[in-house]
Amino acid sequence: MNTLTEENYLKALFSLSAESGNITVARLSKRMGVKMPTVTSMMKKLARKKMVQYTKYRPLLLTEKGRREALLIIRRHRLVEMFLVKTMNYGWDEVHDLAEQIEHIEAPEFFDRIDRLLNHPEIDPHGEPIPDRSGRLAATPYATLNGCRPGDTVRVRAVTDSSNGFLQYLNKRGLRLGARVRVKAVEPFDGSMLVSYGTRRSETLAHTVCEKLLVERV
Amino acid sequence: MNTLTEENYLKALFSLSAESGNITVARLSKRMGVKMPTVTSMMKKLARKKMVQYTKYRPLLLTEKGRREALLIIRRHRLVEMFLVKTMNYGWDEVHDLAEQIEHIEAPEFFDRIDRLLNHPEIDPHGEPIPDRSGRLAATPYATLNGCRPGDTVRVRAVTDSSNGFLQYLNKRGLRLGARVRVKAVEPFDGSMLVSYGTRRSETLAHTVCEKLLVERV
DNA sequence: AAAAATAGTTAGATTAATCTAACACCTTTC
DNA sequence: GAAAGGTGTTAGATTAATCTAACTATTTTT
Repeated sequence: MNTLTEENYLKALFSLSAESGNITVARLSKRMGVKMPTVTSMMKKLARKKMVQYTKYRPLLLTEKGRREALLIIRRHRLVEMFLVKTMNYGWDEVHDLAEQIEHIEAPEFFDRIDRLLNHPEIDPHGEPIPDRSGRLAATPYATLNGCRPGDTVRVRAVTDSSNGFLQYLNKRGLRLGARVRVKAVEPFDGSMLVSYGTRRSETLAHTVCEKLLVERV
Repeated sequence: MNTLTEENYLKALFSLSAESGNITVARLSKRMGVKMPTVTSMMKKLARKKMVQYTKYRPLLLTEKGRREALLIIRRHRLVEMFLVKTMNYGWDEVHDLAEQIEHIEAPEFFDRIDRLLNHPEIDPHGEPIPDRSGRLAATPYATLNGCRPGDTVRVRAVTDSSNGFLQYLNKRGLRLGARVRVKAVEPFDGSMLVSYGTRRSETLAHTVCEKLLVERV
């Protein structure tokens, strides 16, 4: 139905819509690693397909249809990541790019089979919820770590960035899903946090790291 | 290195080279489902890449390099088929088309991991040998059933066609790898064979079926 | 060996996804 | 409130893979 490239634009549009601010041509072109004219012409194409609401010079908007498409791609991505980790013994920091390729396979039953094999998992290896077959996504009930204050104790429930680099950083610091983290101090200047968890008595986490950690208050 | 399309041409060239006769533009275009001019231009492209030896109006030839490339694609295809059957419980008649997509994933470690997980399998679910990592292919020591004569007893060791249709036909008739087949008669007119195997006392197999069954004399 | 049939090539067009160059529209700043 | 600077669009080119139409080479048939 959609080309691989269209699917990637839909995913990028969806992920930008989850971030703050308008979705602009400039932001999307940066995210996709293409020039702005490329984005303009793709938006016209996706508008023809009723996936995107496009008006010249206006912010980009996913339609309900486009949003559902995006969620179905994300479903496949997350199911595949879970499969790679659970069945093929990959580390959570190794699966993103591979899943990004496998998610575009044209064989719906393949993903249904993974779903069945894994017993209908609700989250992926990074703690993110897996949309259901009709594209419905459970709301994440967690807040980011950077909203916490000194003295708070939380448990890490998910990460919002599953790139190799970030996850390898967490691995190196022994931070896993489920870790119990205590906030010791917050540096007001740069928003970095001094925390303790597991055997680590005192680690500093940069603001950019804290905002990618979804936690549950304990 | 090669595009998906180029990979598919290489596979088709290899499989035609295993059949009888010259590889002609017409045969390749039919196999690929494209028109002849498309083949001509692709051959020029593959010739530039030293994968094919191309001379106007002459039969097409894979170079050593092209042959090795093709075998590496076939390796990935067969490893994936085995994985789908062994790990994901697919039937041998369901994996061909899916493997055809997965084989093009750009992640060499993925296929190495499948290889390791399956303990370095030597054959795929259809009995065909899996080329090694450097593109070496074990010779198949089996003959086709249609070379057998009345009175011969053989065991089915592989099939040379792994399309859904053919394998579903075999399933319906209860013919599996390893089946012990006795040739009762050969019809000289159309080359069909009257055989018995398992609980089937008398089945007729068309010539086109017999030539796709690789058997071992018992 | 000439004609007919088949096989193969060339030329030129098309679609998808991309680019650069040039121009147009907004928004912010002085 | 006009200019500057960034944002966005249009126009036109490029590459990959495909097509059709027209032409050429080879092979087969009579």
